[in-house]
Amino acid sequence: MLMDLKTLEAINNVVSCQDKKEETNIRVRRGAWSFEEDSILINYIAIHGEGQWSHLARNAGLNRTGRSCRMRWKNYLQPNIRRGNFTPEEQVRILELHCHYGNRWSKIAQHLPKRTDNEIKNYWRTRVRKQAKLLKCDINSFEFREFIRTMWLPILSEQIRASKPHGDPANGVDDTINRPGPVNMDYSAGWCGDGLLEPVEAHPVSGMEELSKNSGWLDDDVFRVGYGLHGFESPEWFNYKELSDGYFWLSP
DNA sequence: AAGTGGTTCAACCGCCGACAT
DNA sequence: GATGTCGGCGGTTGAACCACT
Repeated sequence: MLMDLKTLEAINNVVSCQDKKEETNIRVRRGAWSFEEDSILINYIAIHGEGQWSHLARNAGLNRTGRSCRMRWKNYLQPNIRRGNFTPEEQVRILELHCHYGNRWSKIAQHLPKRTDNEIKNYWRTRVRKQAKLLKCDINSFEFREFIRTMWLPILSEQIRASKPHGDPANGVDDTINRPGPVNMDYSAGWCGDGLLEPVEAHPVSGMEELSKNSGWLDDDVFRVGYGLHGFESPEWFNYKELSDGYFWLSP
């Protein structure tokens, strides 16, 4: 009974401004797609190809807006879509590309074959934001960007390296991120929407590599990371504790 | 077992630019 | 040039799921 009411509500729901234009005399269905609808869409595109979404929606007999059809196909039904957790390689790529492109998810998705912009956006807004929240800093803050550069990327790079045979030239990862230690990243393309960060060149603090070597990064589950930035007089120090789920927590 | 709060992610929405008329 | 239509983009929502109490 509850299901019936929900379905009815979905079907009768008011559609958005643009979708209203698409709506002729029929009521447009919204909400989760059914197996039957998916089948209709897949079969139609297999025969006629994609595009012309409004016509597609009408001609295929789907009580959906063209936009809804397009979204369903692009984000879910397309055969070459890869689903599931992001690999460390993909996470590195996302972090790097977000540094370069900011929230331009479609641009980032272009560099990650088989991943949709929606998936990448969700990854960023859930996982990355969660990490920022754990560290009690803003996701766009200077501190968090430095955390990514000096902590997260090196750890992910290590995971990648550990998962590949030594000397495997096919790992496809840029050498600048395929080693432990602070990573050089180009902020100049404007990660920050706040305009606080000027283009800078990152340099490891002297003695930092020695510290990393001696500590082996992990010291009783606590990282000590130092970094220096060109133009800054003194390095800042942070204590991070790695949590079992792979996130980091800023120690008091 | 039930309630509650947090997380995830598919889907929706508003806006904008490109293009056609 | 003005207007209408469509597709794409990024932000947001909400249902389902999960963990914890």
